[in-house]
Amino acid sequence: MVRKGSRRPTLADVARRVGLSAKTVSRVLNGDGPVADDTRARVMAAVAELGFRPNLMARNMRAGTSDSAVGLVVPDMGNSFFGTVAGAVEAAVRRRGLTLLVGSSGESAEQEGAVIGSFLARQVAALLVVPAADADHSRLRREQDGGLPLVFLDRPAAGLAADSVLSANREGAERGTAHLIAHGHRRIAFVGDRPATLHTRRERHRGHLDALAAAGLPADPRLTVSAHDAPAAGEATLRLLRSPEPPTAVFAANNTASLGIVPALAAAGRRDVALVGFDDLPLAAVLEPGLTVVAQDATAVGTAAAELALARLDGDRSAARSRTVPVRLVPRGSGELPPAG
Amino acid sequence: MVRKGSRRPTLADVARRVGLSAKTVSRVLNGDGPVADDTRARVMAAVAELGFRPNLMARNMRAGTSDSAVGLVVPDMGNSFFGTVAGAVEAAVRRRGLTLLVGSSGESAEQEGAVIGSFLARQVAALLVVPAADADHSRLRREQDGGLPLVFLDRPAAGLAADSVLSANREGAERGTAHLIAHGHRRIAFVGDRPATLHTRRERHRGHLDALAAAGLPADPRLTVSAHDAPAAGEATLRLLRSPEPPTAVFAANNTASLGIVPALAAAGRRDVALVGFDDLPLAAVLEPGLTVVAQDATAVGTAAAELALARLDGDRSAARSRTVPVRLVPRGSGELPPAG
DNA sequence: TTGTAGGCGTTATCAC
DNA sequence: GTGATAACGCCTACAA
Repeated sequence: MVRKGSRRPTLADVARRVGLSAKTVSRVLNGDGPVADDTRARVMAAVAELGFRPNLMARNMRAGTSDSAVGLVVPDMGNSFFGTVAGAVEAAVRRRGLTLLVGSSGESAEQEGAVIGSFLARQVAALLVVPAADADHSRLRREQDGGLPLVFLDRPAAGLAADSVLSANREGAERGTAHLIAHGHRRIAFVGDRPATLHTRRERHRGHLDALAAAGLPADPRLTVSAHDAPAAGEATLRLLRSPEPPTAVFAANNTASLGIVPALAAAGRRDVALVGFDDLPLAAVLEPGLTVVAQDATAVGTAAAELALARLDGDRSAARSRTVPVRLVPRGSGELPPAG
Repeated sequence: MVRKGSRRPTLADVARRVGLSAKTVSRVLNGDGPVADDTRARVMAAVAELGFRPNLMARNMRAGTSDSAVGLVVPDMGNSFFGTVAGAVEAAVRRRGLTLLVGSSGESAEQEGAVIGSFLARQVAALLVVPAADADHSRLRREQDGGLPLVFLDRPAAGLAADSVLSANREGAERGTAHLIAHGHRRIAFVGDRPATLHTRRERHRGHLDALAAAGLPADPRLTVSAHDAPAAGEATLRLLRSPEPPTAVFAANNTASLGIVPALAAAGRRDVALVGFDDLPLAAVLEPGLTVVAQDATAVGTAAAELALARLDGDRSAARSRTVPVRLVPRGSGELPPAG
């Protein structure tokens, strides 16, 4: 009978139980050297009886190898994009027998640093990071040089040349804005993240400007606004619509912005304003009109990042590379509305 | 200069560098015994220079304590409910200086067992599990007796008396169906999960039946259907509506079902069918009509589970208890539609 | 086919 | 103040 608080049985406990050496038990468990059938049976019986489980910590330490865990840092697990990314990473590493450690940075560079530090202390086999807006990663160069696979997702590293997997932000935003232009719009608002220094925000804004330039349209800086959360995005959009020279269409540069703008337009009864959002949302197709989006492939981002890290783990020492995951324009109605008036 | 592939510096490396013993370096790092100011300064300098990080694996092993990580198993990280739960758990354990390990079961008992096994092998300090539909947890009794904090979320353990944190499934479903009855409906469909043995499905169905019984309405078994994914839920609903005695309202017992039923009703032009969904969805308020839901509090579930586990970790040895997190009925239009005809 | 010695990186214990 | 020594649980290397 196992008593409360009694410590977990060890290899030595099992060995004592069957009157063998620890090494023999180890051999049975790892299918290592030759073992007599009888011995194997007795060992297995004792293992089952004692509920013995090999201590992975000790095993990893002895092997001198890094831990069989991979660390993932995201800004916010609740955001469905990052949740899906994490799921894809978890599936990929689990297929390799590795475990996933996850931590949140809350978009704070300091917290990100703390989480990364704790992961490194655990000797993670690889580190995947969605960098916080203002983070600097130059201090990771040492670990990188030491051979730690390091992959950045969704946003590139700052101050470090490292593998990265990014969505086609600039191209996607260009396609989204070009879509609105193709439907006759000339004044198109851009509602982006705050802080405006965020990589995805910058790239998407560039794509937006690319599209305007390609069409020979002026870029009115008053049509570019920033918002940190959904309500702010909605309010900022309504403010623009009340201005003297209002936009006839809006490009929402992230799903949080979309989540604020869609209800704001509905509440204001503005069914005449065209809208394209970056990143898809559940129920987006059921709105009236349906929400036209530039859809990211979160699963592909996570999977690609994990595969990149695993390849490094397998000894790939080639130069740092950046993979771009394509996005898809999904027309559903809101992006095909003609300009009002 | 750190060379590629060179191993991480150890306590001994630092000690050698400053001509001291490993124990002294350890003391400096842990603020343990008395250390001369000069010594401390030299050690810190060497630590910084070498980029030394204490190896948590070794530390935990020496301490004999469990690992400073908590394991969380969910069916699917991509589902926003579980993503939010995971985020809440992560935040709670991080505040305590612990790290979160996550794994997915994909609703498979076998995979769940494998993930749990790997977590136990790592000596996690606590284990939080959202059980797969057909899982049995009696084998965890041994670890539980050994003092491992064990908390089940969203669904109770099978074959084991353990702490659990559940949403008010039965009561919530009763309120949802009662809401429809209050708006005049007499034939109300129930679209639940497949397999129908899933705890949440059973409880919500019971609540649904409670409401019918309380109103003195008959429970027509033909109005209860099951679906594993969103499209199936939509199709099943449309089939019911085409039947000789169709329902005038639908209760969607989970968010996947809602995600299938809402577009199916829209595509079929059935704006006359009332709908209440269990679990909230982004954009649910912007639909026309807005989607009335029984909203779960995923953050509260995750936080409560983590707190329960941490309390056990702090020595709470009281009997297993079950906490119920309240749900909230959010009327938005779809649940207030009157019966057609 | 099985056993012994040694060490992975850290900290507790007890000396100096 | 500081340093040897042993030990955590396991596995590699080398016997027997």
